[in-house]
Amino acid sequence: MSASPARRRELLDTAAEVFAEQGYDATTVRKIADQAGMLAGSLYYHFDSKESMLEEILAAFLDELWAGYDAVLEADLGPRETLAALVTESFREIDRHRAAVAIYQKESKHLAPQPRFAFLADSQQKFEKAWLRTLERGVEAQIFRADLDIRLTYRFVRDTVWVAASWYRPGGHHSPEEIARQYLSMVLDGIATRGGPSAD
Amino acid sequence: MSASPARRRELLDTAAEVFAEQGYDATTVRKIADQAGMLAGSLYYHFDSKESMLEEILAAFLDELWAGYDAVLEADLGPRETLAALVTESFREIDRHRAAVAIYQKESKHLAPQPRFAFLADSQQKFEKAWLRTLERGVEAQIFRADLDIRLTYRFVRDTVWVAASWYRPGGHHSPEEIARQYLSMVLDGIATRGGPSAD
Amino acid sequence: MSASPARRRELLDTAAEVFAEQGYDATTVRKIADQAGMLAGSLYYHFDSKESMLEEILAAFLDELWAGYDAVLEADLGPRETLAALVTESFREIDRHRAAVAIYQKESKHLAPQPRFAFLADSQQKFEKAWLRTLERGVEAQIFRADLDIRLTYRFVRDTVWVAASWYRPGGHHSPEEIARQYLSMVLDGIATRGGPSAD
Amino acid sequence: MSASPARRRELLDTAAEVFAEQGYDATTVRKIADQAGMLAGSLYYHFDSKESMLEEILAAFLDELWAGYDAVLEADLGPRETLAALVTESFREIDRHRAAVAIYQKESKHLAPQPRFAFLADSQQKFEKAWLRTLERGVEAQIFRADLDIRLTYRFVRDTVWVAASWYRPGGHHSPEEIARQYLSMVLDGIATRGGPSAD
DNA sequence: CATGAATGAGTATTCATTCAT
DNA sequence: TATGAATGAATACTCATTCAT
Repeated sequence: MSASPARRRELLDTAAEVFAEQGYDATTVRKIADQAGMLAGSLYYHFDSKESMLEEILAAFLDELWAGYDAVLEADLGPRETLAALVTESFREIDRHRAAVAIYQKESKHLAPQPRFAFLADSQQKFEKAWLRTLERGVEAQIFRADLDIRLTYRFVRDTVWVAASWYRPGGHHSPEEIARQYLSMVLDGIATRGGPSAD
Repeated sequence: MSASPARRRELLDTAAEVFAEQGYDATTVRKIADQAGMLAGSLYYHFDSKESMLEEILAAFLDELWAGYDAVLEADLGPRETLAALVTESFREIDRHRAAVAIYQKESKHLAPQPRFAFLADSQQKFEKAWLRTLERGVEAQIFRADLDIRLTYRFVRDTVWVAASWYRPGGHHSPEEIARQYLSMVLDGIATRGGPSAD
Repeated sequence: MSASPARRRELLDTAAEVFAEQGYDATTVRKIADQAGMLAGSLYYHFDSKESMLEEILAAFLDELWAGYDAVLEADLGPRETLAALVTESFREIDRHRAAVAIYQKESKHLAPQPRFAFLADSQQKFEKAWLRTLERGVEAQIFRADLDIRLTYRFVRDTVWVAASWYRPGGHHSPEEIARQYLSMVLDGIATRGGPSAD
Repeated sequence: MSASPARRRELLDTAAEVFAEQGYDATTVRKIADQAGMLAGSLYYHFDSKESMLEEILAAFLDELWAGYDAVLEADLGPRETLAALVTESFREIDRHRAAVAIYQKESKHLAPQPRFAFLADSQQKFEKAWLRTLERGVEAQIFRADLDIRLTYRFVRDTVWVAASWYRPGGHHSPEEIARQYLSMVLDGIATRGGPSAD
């Protein structure tokens, strides 16, 4: 157990790619090993189990994500700028760790209840709190509309952002910042033309 | 192999619930049978295979969905009304077949390439075409903003709607029509207050 | 249990046909039922088990076979005539009960040890005794060659006859008597021309 | 999937023995594994499936058989010598690969239609052609009797030889060459004494 | 007599994991 | 560090059989 951290990361990246593409359950240890050019059993020199690979992938991703988020939240920006910064940060993370994000999206719901993955539930709570607070501050400041259900709005914004991981391909037409800009534009101002008839 | 349609539906509903909660791959035939109060092998009196249950669940869902969609599309409404009707129809479907929708969301991507599930890919294409056309019509009529990437907008609206299946619970505070109304309001007009500073 | 003997025979004939074509193990009760135009469970009104069908088929066949054989053996014919009559009788049986013969050929070896199928082993012993005695009488009377291993000869004649069940189709070019005649000609006089060089 | 050829052969020999004794269908993978002193699942390290074991056993047998046959057929012997050599070669093969031959006898008929086992049908055709041609040459040369149905004679000789695999036990009283000699003597010259009354 | 629905024991196969080399 | 070979538990599926209707 242990070995060079460099090799570990390499193997984890490989594993993440396969997990993302095929789903965790559907991914066999052999597929990962094949991709890494070794035999299935050999992975167990580097890792305790398939599950521990998953854990390490998700934990590393969330660590990095929160480094970014915390920086934003501690910057004491206004609600609108906070929202913009959080969304942009999210798209940057999708750009850098698409595989991990995709895994997170697909698997976190059924992993969270397990003690081993408690950190997922923790993160989710922190995440929700930060978003709700930002939205509430925005409503108070009359920057966000007051007539919207705030929890519904939270889910709307959250899903809107993260689901992008399922189709986003790094190196495509749009940079993450560009996509973030467009998303924000839609989320903030809607897709209808201004001055058109308001919804219902 | 065929058996009474009533019992079949009962069992399919049970199966859909389990598939939705645990994921198709992670669902064992025994779990479904347990839930249905019978032994695993007994399911095979009613169905050919686990996969055929999945197929039947998804096909029935899409049939019903398209009945609703086609009615909307053939009604020749304006772009804004079409969009509203499609979204409302979608939330109604989520309300009626939450399990099937959740399964569709999670599994359709990796199922679609299989010949057996070709109807998923067909549906996806039809779906995309209907949405893109509606958005294009809206832009032409200056009802939707012209400065947005139309494919990005399509994904935005699509994801925004369907991801709701992952958290929606029928019989909760909001009726599907109420949720649809709020979603539409956000999508069309944004979450920012009118007259506020536009996004960057 | 019981029912009309006519229906029983019908069902047994159907079963025999399927057993012969697919092998006993590979034959499912459902295939027999399908062929008979009923459901698998319904067969159990007529028979105790799949195995009891097999038993009844084989027992009926052997009963009839031995009726013929016993008549021949009690007729006190000369060895050559006895051999001819036994072979002819065998081909007639193949003609009448091809399916049963084919089953017997394929399955009797591994069935014989089971107590339920002891009658197969009995029959085989009686069969061997009758043939060996006929061959011995023929050697004594200088009708059959004395330089041949008698057990080998027995197997040779026995196999030569019964294996025909694997390819014989009733209603073909040759009547069973005609095939018997040709087989006897080969067995008795060989396929080489008389006066040719003898086999080394 | 591949693994050491030595272990493979060992396991295939074990499997062939069990297949021959119990029949392919009636043989469970567990029986083979038991015989080999391992667990059922472990066999799948060496082989893809139970069927692939069967295929490998039969293919190896036919390869070796045809090596021998081709040598005989290319030697341009007279018809009688060709027949003698083919029969002798066959008994040698039965001696060396009794299990494979027994499997071939019992299973080839229902395997041959499957694409995977097309090589069985190919072999059977080649086999038939070689034998028919040898018999025809013999009739032309007046070495074999002209009054026999040649296809019937082919079946007679073919069955006569191969059925021996069902009772032959290597290391018994007779060497394969000795058995071949006796069989040939019966097939060529018959079991009746010369000068006796010919079979009507 | 036959059906419809189920049982329960078994079957081939998969796969994460282990461990001596 | 990695391999080759195995374990053992689980998985989808099959099938003879039962039985209330």
